[in-house]
Amino acid sequence: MTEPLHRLLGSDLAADPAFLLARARAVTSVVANARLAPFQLKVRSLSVLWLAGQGFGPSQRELSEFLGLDPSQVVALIDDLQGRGLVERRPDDRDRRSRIIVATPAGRELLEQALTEVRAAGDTSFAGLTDDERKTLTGLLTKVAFGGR
Amino acid sequence: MTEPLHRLLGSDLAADPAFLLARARAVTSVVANARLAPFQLKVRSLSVLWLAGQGFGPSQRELSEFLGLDPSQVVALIDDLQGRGLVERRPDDRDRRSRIIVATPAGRELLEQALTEVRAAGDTSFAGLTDDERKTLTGLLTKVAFGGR
DNA sequence: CTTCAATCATTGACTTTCTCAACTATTTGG
DNA sequence: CCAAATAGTTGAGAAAGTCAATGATTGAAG
Repeated sequence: MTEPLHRLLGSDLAADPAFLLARARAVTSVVANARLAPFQLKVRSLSVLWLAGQGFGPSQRELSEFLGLDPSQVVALIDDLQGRGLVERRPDDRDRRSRIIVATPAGRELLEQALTEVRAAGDTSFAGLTDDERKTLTGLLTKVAFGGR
Repeated sequence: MTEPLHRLLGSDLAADPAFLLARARAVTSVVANARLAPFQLKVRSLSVLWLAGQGFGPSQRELSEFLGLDPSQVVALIDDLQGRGLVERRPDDRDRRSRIIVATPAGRELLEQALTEVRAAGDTSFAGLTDDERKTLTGLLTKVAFGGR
């Protein structure tokens, strides 16, 4: 027997995209974090490792802007990853204030494994959507996530 | 002059729906919370007031389930709203363990005003989307937010 | 009818995440 | 060269999330 599957779904709130965004984000991150737990990663720390492991060589400021995090949170995330030998802080020749974050070989190795888990998490989280719908969703979310100034 | 508008957009991460969900949710909630600040509300507390003000008479357990919050968080939210005379805890005749949350007249009044702000916030957050796209997004998000078991 | 397990709301403790202000080193523009 | 802005860091405090325990009540089983 299935759940009552909420009568509250009939409320206006249930049709509010901002609310849906919050709830969808909550459920997906729970699923993904569970999968990442064995690696001692969360979606947050993985995001950093991800960008560091793909040759972008982001500065911390870029990470902070792109991930929507306070610079101090980025510091903490990188401290952790660096302490575990997964990323390095490299000097930026063009600006000595700035640090460029690069994954170590160990970091790239872990990234690979973590990514397969994350993909699996995505498959369960977005199981109700067809491939086309996922693409559509991705496109729409991109506009919302990066639309404003 | 516009922003660099991130080279990191080229990363795989930028195409990951879970990441986009997180970022979209972050930006929309910042916008909405800013609009709600004059009412001393946040999207969280408004959600409760919203459901309480529309005749659903949700129990706290229902709120907790539907909003995806721990029951203790719901207690705190309602304590606050009740302390400000915006909602009441009513006994549930069918189950005396449970409390039914109902907005007071003052609560409904405030809700009205807050809702127009929230709609305005939505208009700025989703400005990049057509009406059709918003509907599509809402539909897709509903599946994700309420899909799994 | 009684007992036992489950459920609802609550409390309290604790961790994580968020937000902000201050500070140092460095860069940029005048 | 100087002043203002920027990158990263630190630290503090607020908000949010997690978890276990408790009292009251319910429902199911015997």
